[in-house]
Amino acid sequence: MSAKIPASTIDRLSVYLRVAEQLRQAKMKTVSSSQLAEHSGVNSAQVRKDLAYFGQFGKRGEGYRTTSLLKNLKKILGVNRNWDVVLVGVGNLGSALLAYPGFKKEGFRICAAFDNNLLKIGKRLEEVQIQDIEKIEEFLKREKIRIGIIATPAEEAQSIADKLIKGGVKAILNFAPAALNVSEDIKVKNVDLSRELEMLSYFLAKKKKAA
Amino acid sequence: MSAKIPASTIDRLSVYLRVAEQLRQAKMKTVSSSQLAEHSGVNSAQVRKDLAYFGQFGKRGEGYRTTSLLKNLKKILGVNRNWDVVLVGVGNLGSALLAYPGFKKEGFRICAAFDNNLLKIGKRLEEVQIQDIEKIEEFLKREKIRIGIIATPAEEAQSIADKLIKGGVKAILNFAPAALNVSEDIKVKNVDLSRELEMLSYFLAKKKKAA
DNA sequence: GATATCTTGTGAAAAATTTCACAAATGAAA
DNA sequence: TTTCATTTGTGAAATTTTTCACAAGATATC
Repeated sequence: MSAKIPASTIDRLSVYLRVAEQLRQAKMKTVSSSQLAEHSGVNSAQVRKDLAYFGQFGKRGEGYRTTSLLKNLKKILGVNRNWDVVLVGVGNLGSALLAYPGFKKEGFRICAAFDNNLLKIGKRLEEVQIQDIEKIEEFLKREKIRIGIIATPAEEAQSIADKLIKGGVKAILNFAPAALNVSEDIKVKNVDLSRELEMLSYFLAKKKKAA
Repeated sequence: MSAKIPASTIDRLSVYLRVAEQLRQAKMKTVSSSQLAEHSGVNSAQVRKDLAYFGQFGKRGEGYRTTSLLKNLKKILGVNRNWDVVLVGVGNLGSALLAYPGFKKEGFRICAAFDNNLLKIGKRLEEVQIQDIEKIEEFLKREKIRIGIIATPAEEAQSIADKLIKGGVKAILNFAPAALNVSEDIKVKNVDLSRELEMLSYFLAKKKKAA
C-alpha cells in the first residue's frame, strides 16, 4: 500500500478529481473506472491502479460512489481543507493570480501578497493588502504559511525562494523561468509559460517536416 | 534516429534550452552533458540520450559548443523562427498573458486578442486591439495562424476550441480548467493552475502523515 | 608519437510504468 | 437459489524510460 507512488499518478488523481466534480454536478451517483478513464484520456486499468495505491474505494459490479470518491480524492490530495498561500510579485501575472477564481474554488486562499515596489506597497488588490517584501519572513512565521507562489522576474526568484523557506514555507509554485536551488525537503513546482508553448511549437515543426 | 521520442524528452529539451541560454550569457564556449544535467536536475546520460535522438551534436572530450547547441535545440523545438499566436479571453489572466515578456523573448508574438465582452472589444492592450470573437475564424484563415491560447472561463473553452480549429489552428494552449475534446491531429497543452497547487498540497499532506 | 585525460554516443541492464487478463465480489433477474 | 451481467482489485506481462558502463574519438602534454 505504501509503495513509492509515481508522480504521474498524483498528476492523474488531480484530473480524476476534476472529472468526479463534474460528474457529481451531473447528478451521477456512481462512476466506473472506464467512465473516469474516458473523461481523463487514460486506460481504465490505470485508473483502478492509481486509486488502489490509496485503498479500496470501489465496489465490484458497481463502480465508485461519486461523493465518496470525491471525498477520498480530496483527502489524498490534501484539499479536504483550506490552504493559506502567499504570493510574491504583484506584476501582471501576480495580479492575475490574485484574481484567479480557480484557487479559491479548490481551497487555496491567497492570504497575503508581497512586492518590492514602493508604489505598490500598501495598495489593496482583490481584498488583499500588498505588503513590503522585507516583512515577509515575520509574516510567514506568525501565520505558519506552508505554500508560496513566486511571480517575480527570474532574477529575483532565488532570493525570494530563500526568504520563503526561511519563513517556513515547504512548497513553492514558481512562475519565474528560473531553476530554484532548494534543499531536498522543499517541494517546487515550476510553471514556465513559454516552455508550454515550446512543446506545441515542437509538434507543429515536426508535423511540417513529416508532411 | 526517428524512433518514437518520449514526451518527457521534449519537456527536458526545453529545459536544456533555458540552461544553454543562460550559459551563453555567462560566455561559456562549451558545455558538457554533466553540466547541462546538473543545471537541469537530471542524469547526464539522460541528457546525452535526449540529444542523441536528434543527431550527434557533441564532440568527444569537449562537450557541446554552446552556440551550436542553442541553434540545434531551437531548431528541434521549432523556435528558430517567430510564431504568431492568438489569444482568446482578455480577463485577468488573458491580460497578464498579453503583457508576459517571456513569450516575445522566446519568439511567440500574440498578434491578436479576442473577447465576447462588448466593453472590451475595440480597446487596445499592449499594442494589440481586442477584437470581436465572432470575427476570429476569418482572421485565423487570413493570417494563417497555427497556435491559439484559451484564457476564457471553463464553460466557453470547448466552443472556443472548435472555432480555433475551424480557423485552422493546430495547437492550443488551454488555461481553462476543462478537458477539450479535439481530433487526433490537434495538439493541446493544458495548464491548470489549481492542479499545480494540488500537487504541492499532496506533498504537504503526505509529509504531515509521515511525521 | 606515445600517454593521459576528457567526454560523447550507445548498446545493454535495470527500473519504472502501463496494460492485460482474470478471479472474486456484487447486485439484479429468472 | 441459480444464473447472468457487471466491475473492481491485482498479479503478471509488456512496454517504456532511465541509468549504467564502456568503446571510441578528441585534445593536450610530455
